[in-house]
Amino acid sequence: MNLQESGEMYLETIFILSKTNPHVRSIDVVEYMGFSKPSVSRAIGLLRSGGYVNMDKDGYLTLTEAGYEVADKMYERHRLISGFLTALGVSEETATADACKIEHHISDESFGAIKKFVEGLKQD
Amino acid sequence: MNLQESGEMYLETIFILSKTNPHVRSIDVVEYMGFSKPSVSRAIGLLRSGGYVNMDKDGYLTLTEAGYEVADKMYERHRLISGFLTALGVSEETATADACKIEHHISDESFGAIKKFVEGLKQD
DNA sequence: TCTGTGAGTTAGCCTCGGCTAACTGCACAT
DNA sequence: ATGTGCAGTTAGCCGAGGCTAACTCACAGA
Repeated sequence: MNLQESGEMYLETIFILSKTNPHVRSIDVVEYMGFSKPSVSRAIGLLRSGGYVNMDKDGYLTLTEAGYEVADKMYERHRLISGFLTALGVSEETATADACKIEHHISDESFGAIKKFVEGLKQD
Repeated sequence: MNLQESGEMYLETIFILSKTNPHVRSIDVVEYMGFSKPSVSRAIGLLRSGGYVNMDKDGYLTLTEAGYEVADKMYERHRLISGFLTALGVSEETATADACKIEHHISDESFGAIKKFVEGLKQD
């Protein structure tokens, strides 16, 4: 299974919801992402068969190691990019929306460079 | 017609090719973008009916005012973003590839902020 | 016990944007 | 006049990822 942008978004969403919810179900993903139940059901199904997500008999979702790795990476990118943009004066809302898109399209190399740069800024 | 990411790429390509070629034809776009002739033909057809591109009887493509506006905007974003990334130490190749993606996903607000920032750097 | 609600799935539709195969139409050379 | 090649188009396929309608199934309350 080749993970696309949408797959990454679903994993990141489960990751984010796990931070506040004791359990994450598909319906929580539906509410968070604003997609229909069938869309989420299919996406989760693909992620399950790809080995990124597990679902227990109660419908509770957990990330596998592979899923966690992707989600964590996306989340780190998200925070850093949106932080970078807000540091430049971009509004919180726009920064978040843009980070959401950019995080899936930027290479490791560029992300690393931005990260280094932001961390450099912090030290001043 | 609602311009998607792919439409923006086609317009930008015509724009870039116009800089060096006396005339731009669909076949030039095919070679530059690496897509098949029918894919380009259809995309150009959509851009024509959307009022972004004109094609004369010889198959020569020109951007309309609306098309030029989009292409110019994308190209400016492309140069600035790739310039920003290379300034941070990213390789030319990666910076170009990433800018190609990011230019379609970033908001005017964020782009403006990065532009301001880069122009500030230049003055030092 | 029966009924309503909530969660998940199945079936099937749509758009976008790639693709190949095959056709058209012109221009130039033999 | 005829053949060759190039540019563009038409027809139709495919995967990704949205959607609605309608089903299943479990559980809680009347």
